[in-house]
Amino acid sequence: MIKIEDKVDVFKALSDKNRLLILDMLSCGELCACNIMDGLNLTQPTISHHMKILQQCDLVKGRKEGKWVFYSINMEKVEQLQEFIKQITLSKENCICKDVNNNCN
Amino acid sequence: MIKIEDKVDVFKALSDKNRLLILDMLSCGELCACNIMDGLNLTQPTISHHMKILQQCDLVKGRKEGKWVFYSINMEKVEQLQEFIKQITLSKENCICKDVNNNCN
DNA sequence: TCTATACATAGATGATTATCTATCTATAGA
DNA sequence: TCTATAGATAGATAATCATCTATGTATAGA
Repeated sequence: MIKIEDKVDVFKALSDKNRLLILDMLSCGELCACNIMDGLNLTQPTISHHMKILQQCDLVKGRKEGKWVFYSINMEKVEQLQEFIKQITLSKENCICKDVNNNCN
Repeated sequence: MIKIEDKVDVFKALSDKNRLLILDMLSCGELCACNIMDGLNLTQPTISHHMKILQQCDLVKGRKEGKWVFYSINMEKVEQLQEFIKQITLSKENCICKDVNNNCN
């Protein structure tokens, strides 16, 4: 059962250039926040804020190890997103449009 | 050549529950704004605003016919989006992470 | 136990956004 | 030509957001 609010949160997480760059960085493997900070021209609290948003919608996982937190992409969530985009854009039986009056007057 | 700002705009367009519902409605075929208004509990100017955002990022096409504008999903843009999500999340040669220091200290 | 480092939290600020009401433009039909 | 309808635009407002500085917490090493 799809909760559309959850999908909105995922798209919101992706609606920021810096967060897209962070995902790109993580695509080759896990990185800690300090590595991400090196690649982006942002302060440490701003990076922390972005990582929180990416984690809250489950697109990114965090693994604490000593002082560091290692971040990685949650590919399962990415695949769910791709599936959702397909579902919402391709024609199907149970879509909202069925309840909508299709005749202009 | 991918412009990341354009992708941000597409994700922003998808970051709203009502716009996701509009896409769902359009998935079975084109509809005019008044049909969309019937399906959502929003005023006409608000629908107009959402349609503008969906059109500006090219996710939706508009076709004027007399008094009406018929809207439909631009599937080419949807496929480009799917491709971009793959590109940004899957490991590849030329990603930003290559320029990032990967050793914590 | 002290210090340095990695990261999170709190609070402030300026920008953006979703929505509304009011109004305008364009078109179809009487 | 008048009227009704479809949709766009303008302007206002309350909410959300990205970013910053300041500060707090936890951990590693001397």
